[in-house]
Amino acid sequence: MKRYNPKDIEPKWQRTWAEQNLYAAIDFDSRPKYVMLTEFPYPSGDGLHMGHIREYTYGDILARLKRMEGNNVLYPMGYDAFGLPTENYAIKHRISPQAATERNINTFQSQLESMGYGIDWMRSFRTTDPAYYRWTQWLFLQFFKEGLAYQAEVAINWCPHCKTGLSNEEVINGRHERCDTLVEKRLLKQWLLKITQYAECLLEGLKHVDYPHRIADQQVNWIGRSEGAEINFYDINDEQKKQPITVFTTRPDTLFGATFLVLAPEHPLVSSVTRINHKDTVNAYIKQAQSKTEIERQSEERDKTGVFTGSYAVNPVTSEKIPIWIADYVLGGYGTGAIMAVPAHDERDWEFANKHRLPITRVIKNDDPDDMCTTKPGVMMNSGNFNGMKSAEAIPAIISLVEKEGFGSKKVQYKLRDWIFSRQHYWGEPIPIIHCPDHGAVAVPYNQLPVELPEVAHYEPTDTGESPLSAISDWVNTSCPECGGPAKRETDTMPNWAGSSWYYLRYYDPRNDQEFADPKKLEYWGEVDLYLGGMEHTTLHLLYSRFWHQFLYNQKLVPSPEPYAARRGQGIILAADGSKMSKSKGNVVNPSDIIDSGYGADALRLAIAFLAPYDQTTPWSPESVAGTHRFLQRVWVLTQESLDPSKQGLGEQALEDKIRRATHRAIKNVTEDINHLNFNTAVSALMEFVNELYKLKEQDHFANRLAWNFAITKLLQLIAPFAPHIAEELWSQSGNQGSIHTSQWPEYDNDLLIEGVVTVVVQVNGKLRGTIEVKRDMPEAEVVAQAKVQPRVAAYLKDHAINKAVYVKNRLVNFVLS
RNA sequence: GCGGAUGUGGUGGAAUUGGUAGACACGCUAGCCUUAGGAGCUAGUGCCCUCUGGGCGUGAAGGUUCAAGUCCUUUCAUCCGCACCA
Repeated sequence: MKRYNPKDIEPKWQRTWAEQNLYAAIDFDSRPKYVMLTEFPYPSGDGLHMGHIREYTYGDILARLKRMEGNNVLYPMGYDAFGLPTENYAIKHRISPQAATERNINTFQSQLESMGYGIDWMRSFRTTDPAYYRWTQWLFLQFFKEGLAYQAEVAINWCPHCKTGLSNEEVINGRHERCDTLVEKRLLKQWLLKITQYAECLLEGLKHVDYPHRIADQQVNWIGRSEGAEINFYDINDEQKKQPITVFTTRPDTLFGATFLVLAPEHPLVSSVTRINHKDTVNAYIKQAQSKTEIERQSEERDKTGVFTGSYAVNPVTSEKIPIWIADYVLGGYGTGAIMAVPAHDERDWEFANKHRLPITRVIKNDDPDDMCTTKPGVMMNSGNFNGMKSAEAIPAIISLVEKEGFGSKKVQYKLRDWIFSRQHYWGEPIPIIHCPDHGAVAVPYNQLPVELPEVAHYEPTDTGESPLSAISDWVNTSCPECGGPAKRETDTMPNWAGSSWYYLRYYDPRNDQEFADPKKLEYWGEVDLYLGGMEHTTLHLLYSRFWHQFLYNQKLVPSPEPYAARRGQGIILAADGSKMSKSKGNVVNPSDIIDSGYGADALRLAIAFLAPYDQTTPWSPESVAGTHRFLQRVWVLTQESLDPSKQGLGEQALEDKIRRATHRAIKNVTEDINHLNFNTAVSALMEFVNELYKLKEQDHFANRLAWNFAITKLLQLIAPFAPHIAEELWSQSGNQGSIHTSQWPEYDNDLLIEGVVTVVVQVNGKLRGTIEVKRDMPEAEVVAQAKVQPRVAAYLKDHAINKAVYVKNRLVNFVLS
């Protein structure tokens, strides 16, 4: 009998599966399709980490189950290879980003293969391949054609370390999420995608997909929809009402309490509103505000600084003269960059008014004391005709007044900003635009796509905010597609979120050089059935790709409005001590080391599955692989013993029933658990099954041949999604034809699960005093009678009358004593 | 501040959804066995006690119930996301 040694079997089966192309997804196959998508990796220089392994192992388990259940499964993999980390890696190692990418992908590929994932490698691609980014560029031009890609001079988040602009989503606490450098503001001409136009769509779409609350709520939060009104105020000297100062408010009901206006320092009207004798203080304030980084603004504990402009506006409903102030607690980028301040009903305005001794008018009466700021609803006061009205009713009432009088309108406002789509870097998709002095920004004609990234000697980013591409004059200088005159190429590249915004669609038709994908194939594969990924991409990749997809749907380029029917996010694996794994701490666990150490990929896969609920952040325990390896050995030994030809014959019927029942129970538990993504309890169900089989073996010695064949066959099939190599090996050793992974998933018979005898718990006053074994469905009176004579129970009943006996069928008797 | 979670043995985690708390593992203890290994097997392992029995026990405090890890109220702690968003 051969010993279980993963090194003998894992590489062998990996080769065999590849030769057979076992995991190929077949276009237009008549079986039901199932698209199991996991986020494709960014091929960094460090190789796969445990987070990847967790994600892809879960994906593989599900894909294998769905395949065995008779689906045409697409479980694909690619590489998201453009972006800063590779560029930085290349600079550090003095190689080209192309070479760095090649090197890193090779590492990733061999690591993924060593895990035995059932991936359709024929469909793999990388985003940096011109044959792929040709279509990323083509899709960008669709946005451009529709006016959803535009250029604007914007104050952007600039990372001085990476020397590039960043999107809002990439800035975390004022720092670049990748390198942790403090982000500065810079004014640069940038490409933007008008994601704000899809704010409502993106919210609406969430109602029709199966996302965890946590993720959906986060997106809703990020989009930040609020309803209110825009109201125009006018400078007291602007009698012609030429120059409105528009504010946004969610509380039109407090309009009568607006006692001053505040403009953000960036507000375009600041200089025109500021009086001569206030210019110096205002300018000084603005300068100071501009020099602050986000972090500094936050670290000042929200101290409400501000300066008076010397001007006054008129409150349109009270006709009162109210001062106009400038303060950085008003954000330039949200709403109109100006607010009406209602200190009695907004805590920030309250704080500001108190600090700068500005008037406060209470307009809503409620439980809160009159001399305090209150944001709660109540009854209107100091509000003219609206007095006595409920504040909730006053909101629409005042909006209609404002609309009637023509100084404002109802308005829905979003926190979401347009997506800054330019990066001043080499290693990205060139933006396929040509700038002509006469025709402005012109799309590169489709037949000239892809605009290939030229090979260059220097790809280090520049300090000027210009892409390194701008130095390559024979690439930059070209002719205008409109007029043929001299023109220049756009030198900014796309962010690394570009290629990942549509990659799943390319798996449906990866080699197409006529279209980004054949519409018939898009129709066949449809929505991704399940998308597994990290929680950290909720407001980046996940939101961006939904935006792209919704746009493509509106362009009739894809058949469904949402890309992913269901989304789940796996938890993070921490180091054994509960801290985050990081290179600097030196506590990173390398999955390849675990495989190479002799435990093998199967044990590692099982350990990952067994670790914790899939969505839970949890520490890695190195010993767990030893445990799952031990389990696989037990499976190996049990199967080998059962194959021994000397063991044959017929055994006791009672034992045969037990073997069969245990098998059906295992099938039920494992099937249900995987379908609910309860991988950890699925593994424990497998372990219980094996433990049970070992006990039965002691009694039966494989005498019930048919039952044992049945049990072992099903056991191997149930293990197959988790530990595909050992399952395939033992399947083959058992004389089965074909791969276990294309065999039909076992089914269970519910009737066979039911045992004739049940254990009934007996309680006295709610406390457990004993158990009795009774026939299933025995009449209540008989069970209670039997429970009363249970020796320990009887002792309690002796001196007391029974008030009540609670009976739960086949489960429990509780005697309540007086 | 807003939004989302999570608190169960020494550890990772189970618990049929209100019905035997701690499944399954890791670790540990004792014993057995062996071509001494990263083995294997058997037994034990929530805490406490006057130990063939009994008491206590799911972050804390109340409550509902014959019965609560599970439901309700209050509270504490930790983690994640957003954050002067008018």
